[in-house]
Amino acid sequence: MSDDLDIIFAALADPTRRAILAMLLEDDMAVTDVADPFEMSLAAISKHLTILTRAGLISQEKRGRVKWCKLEPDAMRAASVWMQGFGQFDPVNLDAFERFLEAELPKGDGA
Amino acid sequence: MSDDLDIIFAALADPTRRAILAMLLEDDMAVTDVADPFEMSLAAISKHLTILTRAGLISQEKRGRVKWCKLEPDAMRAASVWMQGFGQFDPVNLDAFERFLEAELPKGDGA
DNA sequence: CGCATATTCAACCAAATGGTTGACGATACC
DNA sequence: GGTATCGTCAACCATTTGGTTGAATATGCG
Repeated sequence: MSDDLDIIFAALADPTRRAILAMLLEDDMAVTDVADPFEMSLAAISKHLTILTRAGLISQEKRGRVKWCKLEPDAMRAASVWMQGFGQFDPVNLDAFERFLEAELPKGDGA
Repeated sequence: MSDDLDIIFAALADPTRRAILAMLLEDDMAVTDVADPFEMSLAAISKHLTILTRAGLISQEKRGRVKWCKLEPDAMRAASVWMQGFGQFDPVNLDAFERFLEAELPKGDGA
């Protein structure tokens, strides 16, 4: 569906959201912890997480009063498949990917 | 660079623009011809093409009074590489891709 | 119970987005 | 030169987006 791709690509078009996805690549996280490295309100991060969830890029599960965020890599497949058609890419270029990851990590976070 | 991905993903987040890319996959086209199947003004399509150009997804070359639009698949590589890191996708699923292409073609275009 | 923590909701705001129309510049054609 | 075609520009408009703050809800803790 065209609409799915709309929402997925739109979700990926924001650097904060991509940084969140990169963080979740390492481990599941609570909303508060996701928000921690960013210089913006918790409410703003909460909105970003909603957008990522509606795009299917993450899922959120509430355990107790903590809502855990989990990467859902499947949702990216539709977008990935769509893109693959536009060129003969290196199937996976992990090296370049890692450089992107670094660039994506929230600034000012020393670790 | 984070900024590049911003612009690329934002460009891909619009169904009209994805449809344009799909059209250009078949052949280079003049702006007027790109606009033809869409039910929106030429100016609107011109704006979309500018956005695609600034994202590096297409290039435009003026020959005479006709401006030719050409797909530039390389620009998608950065985005593709970024995405590949988020799962072990089928490297290329051409079958699913073709179904997407059909879904992406402008509606109401009988031909 | 009473307080702290985790998260969202609601109202608001500035800026960006996607569209329109009409005028305009540049090129081609006769 | 005059006219038609190709494409963009400028001004405008409605909607969406990404952020804020303050109040509200829900859970856990002593």
